[in-house]
Amino acid sequence: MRTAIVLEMPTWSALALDGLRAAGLRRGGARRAVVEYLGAQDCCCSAQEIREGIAASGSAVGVASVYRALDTLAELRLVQRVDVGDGVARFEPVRADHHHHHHLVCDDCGRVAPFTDEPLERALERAAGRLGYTLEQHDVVLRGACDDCRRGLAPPGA
Amino acid sequence: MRTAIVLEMPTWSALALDGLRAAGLRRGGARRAVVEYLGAQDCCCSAQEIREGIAASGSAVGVASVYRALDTLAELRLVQRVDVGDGVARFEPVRADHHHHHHLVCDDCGRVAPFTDEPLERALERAAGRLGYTLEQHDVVLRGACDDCRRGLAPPGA
DNA sequence: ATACGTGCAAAGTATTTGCAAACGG
DNA sequence: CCGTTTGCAAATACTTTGCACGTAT
Repeated sequence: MRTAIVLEMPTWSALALDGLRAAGLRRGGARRAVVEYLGAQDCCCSAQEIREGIAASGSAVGVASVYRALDTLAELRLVQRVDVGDGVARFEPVRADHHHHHHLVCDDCGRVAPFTDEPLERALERAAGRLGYTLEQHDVVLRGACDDCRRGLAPPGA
Repeated sequence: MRTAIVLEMPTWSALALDGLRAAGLRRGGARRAVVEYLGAQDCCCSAQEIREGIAASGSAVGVASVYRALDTLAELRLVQRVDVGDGVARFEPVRADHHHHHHLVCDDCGRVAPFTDEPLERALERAAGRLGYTLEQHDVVLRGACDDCRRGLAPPGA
């Protein structure tokens, strides 16, 4: 008898809110807004982006609250901080189910793109094992020129 | 007739100073001091650390000059910026000859330790190739507990 | 001699913190 | 209702910039 157990893939937002509850934390305005905004993104975003994104959808939260929410979520291992070298901290959901991804940073226009690579993932795990290191988090940042910049196109953003 | 061509392994400092000259840049006080300090380190250090290190050896340079020197060196690909997630930019020599290393960051005490792993290195190159990406720089930051912290020892620094 | 480099201090950003008010449970 | 959470604004930390002077070439 087969049952459709895996059909429900809870969103990261739902998982994160559960995580907050499990930790005995409240999910009022700011915290919830941050979780919901992050859950809708597919790559990392800065605190400012999060704040603006939330503002764009009607509500408004203080920057401080965004940082505090991110801090809390990071402690619970629900979000991961990603540093791409521009002095701005970025954050992204840690999705257990989803494939982990890493980051390509364009040296030219500064844009950040996600990528996944299974062999790399395995190499990382083996490396950690070899070092006797319990891998809590990891992040690979590769730098180079993105497709757009390589082709001499002006970056759309700036 | 064999000549002892490879016996001289020029220090990174020497290479960096050459690089500066090649770029038509001067190597006066601050720039030279930064290069010499960095060349003597085996892992990444922050601008403040560099400044203090230089101060400790007699000379004194302004923070601004350290940042400017690092900026210049980074543009020449002589140093690489390393971000370990504590909001402080760190920098380290790019040693062509030497084996590239990556970073282990202790989630507990925050210390940064270098490590090398050949298979990981190869996996990175293959991944970049697979992505059609010209790898200019890369940095892997692994997070977890360092040996000291795992053993419940108090971190020596703080 | 002269343009490049440097130091100082002031300015600019990103992030954190203190505190009273708001609100979730 | 009560203690957590939030927003605001002030504080902090890091990094950058302007400008006058010093110095390598």
